[in-house]
Amino acid sequence: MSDDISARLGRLSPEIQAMMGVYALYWKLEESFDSIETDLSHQECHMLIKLDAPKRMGVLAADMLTVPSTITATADALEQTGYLTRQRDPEDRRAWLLVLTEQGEEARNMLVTTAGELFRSASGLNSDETAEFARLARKIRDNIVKTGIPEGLKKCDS
Amino acid sequence: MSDDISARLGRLSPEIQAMMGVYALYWKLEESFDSIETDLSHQECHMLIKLDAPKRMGVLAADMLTVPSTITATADALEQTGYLTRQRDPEDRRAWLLVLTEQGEEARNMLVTTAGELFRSASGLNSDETAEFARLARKIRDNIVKTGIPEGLKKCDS
DNA sequence: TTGAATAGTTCATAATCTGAAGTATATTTC
DNA sequence: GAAATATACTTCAGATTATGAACTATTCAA
Repeated sequence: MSDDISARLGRLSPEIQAMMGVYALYWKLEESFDSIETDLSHQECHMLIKLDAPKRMGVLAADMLTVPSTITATADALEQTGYLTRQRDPEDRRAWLLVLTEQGEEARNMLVTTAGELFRSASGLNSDETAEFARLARKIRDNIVKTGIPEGLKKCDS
Repeated sequence: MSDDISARLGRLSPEIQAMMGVYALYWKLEESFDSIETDLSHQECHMLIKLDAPKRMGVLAADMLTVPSTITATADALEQTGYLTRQRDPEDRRAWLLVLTEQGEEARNMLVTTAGELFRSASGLNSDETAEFARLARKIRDNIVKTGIPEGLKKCDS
């Protein structure tokens, strides 16, 4: 079937092969997201998944590699539909902590579960391969977040 | 520094860890692309990289997991700026083959090289890890393309 | 206390993506 | 072999999304 594709990819550098895999997976996952959640945008899903604990908006911006105004818009949407609330950070009253409501927690659990299934079916990896891929992915993410987050934001992530 | 993040990620399922790594890498790479190529959009870069050989537009659409109209727009832009030409596929005169010009080949080589460097610096992986990550990424991509491309399109990929 | 830095918001703009309807060619059916 | 159907790509108008510059509120430093 796709032997031609595979054969030609074999000639490319590992980095490009890795990138093409990452792009294909990203695109496929984004496409799949459409089919499960009608009332949440992609960005809203991403934010929900990131909110495993209350976080400051600036931290989320760094974490999601986007700008504050995008976080504001997404948080507005999630707040209006009852998935989260804004609470002033007691340690710095300029900052907001985004805190999931019960409804938000439920939605997040569903999303995390569904996303896991999507990954499994999109990737086609067995559990050993998934574990190995996850290990490397975690390492990559650590490297990116480490080099991407401005110093001042890191302290408030927990 | 980001120990909190790492620690909490450790509690998530491998699938979610993998996804978060993939998303972080995708976002970071997209961000990095901005800094290297001023006269090409991201979609145009992606298409150039995919065009290691002449391909039909429908094949590209399937390959890039997008719709034909997007491919048309991107191909228009690349054709106008002299990076590729459209040639009728002799096997099916409804279809166009997108063929890189010399200028297109040069741009593609530059992109592939630069993208490799971007991956290396974004991921922070050593060459063994990169090879292993690439192996799994290739496997994932094969799975996605295999399940995502409509039967009728596959034949013309080579 | 004042000035500078930081956290988040607003809003207008721009870039992007899409899907439905259209054109041209190929294939199937009777 | 003519008509009907399917396929490959295009057009285009509208929807969605992302962004950055200017703004408010709070904190920090001198």
